[in-house]
Formats: sequence, structure tokens, C-alpha cells
Amino acid sequence: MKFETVTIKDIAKALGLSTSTVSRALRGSYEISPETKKLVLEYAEKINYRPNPIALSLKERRSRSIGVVVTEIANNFFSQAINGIESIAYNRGYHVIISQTHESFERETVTIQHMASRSVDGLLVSLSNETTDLTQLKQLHDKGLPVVFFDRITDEIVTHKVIANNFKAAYDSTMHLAKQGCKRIAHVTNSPHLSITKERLDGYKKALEESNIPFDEKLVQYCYHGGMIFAEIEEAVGRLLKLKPRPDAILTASDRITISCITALRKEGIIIPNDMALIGFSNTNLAELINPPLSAVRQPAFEMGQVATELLIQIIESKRPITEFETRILDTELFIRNSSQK
Amino acid sequence: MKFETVTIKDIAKALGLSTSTVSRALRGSYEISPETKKLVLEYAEKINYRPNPIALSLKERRSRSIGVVVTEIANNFFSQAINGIESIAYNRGYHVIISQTHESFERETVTIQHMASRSVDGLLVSLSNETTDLTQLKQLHDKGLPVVFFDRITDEIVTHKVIANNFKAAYDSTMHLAKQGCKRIAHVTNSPHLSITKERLDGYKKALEESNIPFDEKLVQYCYHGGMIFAEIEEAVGRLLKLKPRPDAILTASDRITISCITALRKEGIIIPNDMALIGFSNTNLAELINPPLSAVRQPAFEMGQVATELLIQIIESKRPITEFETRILDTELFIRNSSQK
DNA sequence: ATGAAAGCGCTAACAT
DNA sequence: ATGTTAGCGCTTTCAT
Repeated sequence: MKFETVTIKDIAKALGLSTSTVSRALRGSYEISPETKKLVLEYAEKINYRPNPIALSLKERRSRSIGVVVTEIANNFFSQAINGIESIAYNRGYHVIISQTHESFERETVTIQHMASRSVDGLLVSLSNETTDLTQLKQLHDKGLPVVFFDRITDEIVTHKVIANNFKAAYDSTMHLAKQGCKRIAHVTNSPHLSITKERLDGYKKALEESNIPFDEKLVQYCYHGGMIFAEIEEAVGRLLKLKPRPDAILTASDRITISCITALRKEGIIIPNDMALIGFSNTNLAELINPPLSAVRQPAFEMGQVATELLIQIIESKRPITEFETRILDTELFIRNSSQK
Repeated sequence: MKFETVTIKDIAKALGLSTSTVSRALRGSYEISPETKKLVLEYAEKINYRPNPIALSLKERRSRSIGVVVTEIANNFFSQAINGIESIAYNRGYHVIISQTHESFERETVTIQHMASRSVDGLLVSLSNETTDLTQLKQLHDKGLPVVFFDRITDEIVTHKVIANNFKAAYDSTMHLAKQGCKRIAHVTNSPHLSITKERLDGYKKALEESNIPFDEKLVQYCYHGGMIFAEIEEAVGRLLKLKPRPDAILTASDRITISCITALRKEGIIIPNDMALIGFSNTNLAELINPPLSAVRQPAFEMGQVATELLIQIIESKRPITEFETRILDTELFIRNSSQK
């Protein structure tokens, strides 16, 4: 089964011209006579000619496509970020190729390799929960592949980065809980090597300190699979509930973690917010409909995607190597609803 | 900024061989001596050679990628379907390129054109809410571009199709509502030209008939933007609430419509399920957490994606044109929760 | 067992 | 203003 196709050659043959003349006419070159141009354009239109992007890529040594590496698209934060990425990319004439790691380092490695072998002009990366080894990305970046990190970034590669103000988000949320009178505020979060984990943990600690609440290591539960496995969250919640005194609030660090925590708490018969106040990082549009309505930190996912894409295209299209890089920090929004109201 | 790269030529030069020998050695051709093979393979490994997929595509006149056209990825049904698509595609060595229509016919046209211009080997399509004109797709299909439809299909193109059993899903849901004693069951659904709309409407009507409830045109509200615009749903709900007698139940036809309906009903102070029972087509994993827990029809999105991809790859890889096509119908699941319990 | 050459579709330097 | 040619990276006949 093959797909018939019209090439420049066909046009040239039909019109008794050379392929280069046709090519030039098609791109409106000034050295082609108006009559020839008209002839070619009309014939091309008539037979519905479309340039072959693959041949173009080979020639120009660029594909006008950018690769996006995220955990999963079935996730409010990432799907919104991808919408932001697309909104910019398509306007600038770039295709977007999405691939998912499902929080697996191995899948991340394979997919990056695949994309990098010259099929993309640049990469937009949000690291997986498992990733600690950045050798591969570092090598590709050193070889000249433009890379921009967003959300889950790394110190090991010097390039543009885009993040939410996780420190402030965690700080504000924790402060809110403290002001509600919570004394034992737990934090269920991603794996400790993720940048967002550190940023949020720091904000959380700062708020505790300012509220004169001692930091307790046991109140922080790390989830190495980022909530991809429900049992992981269930166990984390189980450990928290066994503590004496038991925590009276939880700050959860991602959509999946938030939802799983609520589910786990319900299974244990814990009432939110009475037994346990809760604020979650979540970009769901169902926060209002949940019982009780979910207090949530909403990240500017769409804007993060947009900014990251602009920065990436800037690198891709720059004539000379870029040496000055920036880390953009975008503000989050805290929506207080019933789940955190004691 | 360009990306340095290693080609077969580099290997050939370094080893004093011809490019064809290197090419053959790399692909393990039997006509190359074991020593040469070893030499080439080791050197290739050492300098981290990766074949250029673009050059390959040009040569083989195929890209080993398939295009997916959906409404949006920030949608439980579609993101799950895409996971199914990927799970098959990657195993079979295909890239997946995703693009969104956001329910716009124009965006659908542009994106299909882009993908079709030989950058994809086949298309997996779920039509937009606005689409009535299938000329473009028909032309591409006639020219030999393999296309498989899923979920939102069309009669106008003869090919493989994969759908959920929408008739049965709507029938069962409506029957359940009728058995709860509901007498005035409304249906808020997508635009009338969508295949899923017709299938669901038929199931709904059949159930009414069997329950001896007269069909009332005014109880069916069509949403031409499929819920992409909240006001559309709000107005539909408003019209329903003005009817006398007022409906006592609603069957909603998609994730967005369901969520928006619940939101609109709340704004009007309507209590679910007491004032209004509700069952929604939805693949959200938050159904349990919503207040009240949402009775939902869950579509086998992941499996639908898998089946559609298998069928597409079958067409792509078939030596001879396929003439026998099938429409696979997959069963849905109905989860009864509180929102439909009178 | 290895190499030379052509060709996939397109563009651009270099003729004319 | 138009044509000829080479080349992007790779595979594959056709020689040798």
C-alpha cells in the first residue's frame, strides 16, 4: 500500500521546465518571469502539489519540529502545558512531537534518543521522577542540541529553564494551614531528587519555621513513582496516620498524589477537613466539584509551556551559540476552598 | 546553532571503506566479512553513530510515524486513547504525532493537510464537532493514505473504524434512570452530525420507548461546540430548567458536557440527585470524589486506541490494497454512583 | 567481499 | 530568466 504523490519533477516534466525553475517559481523567486510563475503555480494548485517535508528536512538539516518529553499527557498540568507549547510552536511553524516517560528513566532515555537522532530541532524536557543520571541529555546538549527544561529541571545542564514559583506556593499553602491552627502539617511529595520536590520542601520548611512549628522528618513522605502506583501513596498515608500525634493537615505535591491521598484518606474513614486539612498542587478543573471542594495550588501550566517554547525557538533560531541563560519563575495561584478550612 | 552529527560517511572515511560497505555492515548483511563487520560496528558504537531517520524516510518513502487527530489531549477519554495508541505504535516501531482540533473544522483541515503531506504513514482520526465536510479526508484516503477512524466516525469513508457501544451505553443509562422513576429524562449531547451523537440518541430513544416514556424533542439539547464553551452548556441547562414540567434527570454525552452541566446545575441551586438525577459519559478518575459521586459511562478508551492502531498498522503494512473493512464495537462500563440514585 | 553510482525530493551555487 | 549539477544521508543495484 503506498501513497501516490506529486513531486516537483512531475510539474517540471508536464510543463517542460527544469526542476529548479519550478522550485524557484514555487517559492516566488524574483528571477522567474511572471508568466512562468503563474504557469507553475496554477498547475501546482491544479494537481494539488505539496512539498515533501522530509526531503526539505534532509536538505535543510532541520525538521522544524520540537520534541516534548513529559511524564504523561493524561495529567492536567502537562496537557495544559502542551497546549501552551503548541500555541507558540504552530505559530512559528514548528511541529510538536510529544512523548511520555510515565516516570520511567528507561523510557525517558529511549524516547530522547529517538527524538534526538536528528528528527527534532530542539527538546522541551520535564524530567521523570526516576531520573538522576543526566549523562545522555548532557551529551546531546554539548553536541549542540537545543534543550529547555520546564517544571522538573536540573542544575547539571546550563540552559534556559522555566518553573513555577514552587517555593512560594508551598510556603503560602503551609502558612495558610498553620494559620488555620494546624500544628502537624505533613507533606506528601515526589521523589527527593526532583527539583520541584526541593523547591516545595524549602517553602514548606520556611513556613513552619515562621510559624514556630518544629520540622519533623517523619511528616515528609517521598513518593518515588510520583503517584503512578496507588499503593505507594496509600502506604505513605498509612504511615502518616500511624504517627503520634497524628498529622492534622497535608500538603500534596501533584495532581496524582492529591487525588490518591484523598482516596486513601477516605478509605481510612478520615474526614477532610475536620480530621485532616488538605491543600494540593493540582490543575484539575474539577476542584470545585470535589467533596469537599479542594483547596489547590494551580500552576500556570499553559504559560509555562508558552515561555519554554519561546525560549527554545530562540535558541534554535539563533545564529551564534547562546551563552546567557535564564530561569523564568512564574507565579502560581492558591485557591482556598473547603478542604483546608478547619 | 547546528547540531553536529556522525554519518556513515564519517565511518567510511575513518575506516578506509566505502559507504555502501559500512551501510551493509551496519545492517548485518551476510556479504560482509565478519572482520569488517566487527570493525564497523565497534567504531560506530565508539563514536555513537545513529542513523538519520529523515534520510531513511526519504529513501524508504515512509516515515514510520502515524498521525493522531483528536479534539484535545486535556481530556480523559482522548488522553487514555492516546496511551493505548502509543502502547501499540511504539512496539511496532512507529512514532506517534498528536494534533488537536479543539473542535474546529478549520484546525482539523490544516493539521490533517500538514500531517498528510507525506510525513505520516497513516492517520488515526476522531472527527471534530464541527466537521460535516469530508472532502479532504476522502481525497487523501482515495490517494492511498491509510486512515482509521475511532470514536467519532463517518459513513462517507469506507475503512476500519473503532467505536464504543454508544447505543447500548445510552440505552442502559436511560433505562437505569427510568427504573429510578425518572419520567422526564433530558439528554445534553454533542452536535447532531457527530456519529456518537446519533448512536447515543438512538439508545436513549429506545430506552424511553421501552419504558413507555414519550420522546420529547425539547429534552434533547445539542451542543455544537461540544462543551468547549461553557456558556453553551449553561444555556442548554437553562432551557431545560425552564421547561414545564421540568426534567428530573439528565444524561450527558461527554466529559466536558458532564462537568459543565454539574457546574451549571449547581449555579442554579439544583440538587443532584434529588432535584435532578444525572449520568454522564466520562472517563475521569475523579468520579468517586465528586459531590455527589458521579454515575458514569466509562468508555474503553485505552483499548479503543489499541485496536485502532493495530488496524491502521495492518493497512499500512499490507502489500495489497485492503478491500474488506470492519467496524469494531467495544463495550462500555456503567458505574452507578449517587448522582443517579433518587 | 567490497566499491561505484544512482536515486529518494528538494534547493542553491554555478553556469548560460 | 532558465538550466545543470551537486549534495543532504542512506540503501541498493550493478560492477568488479
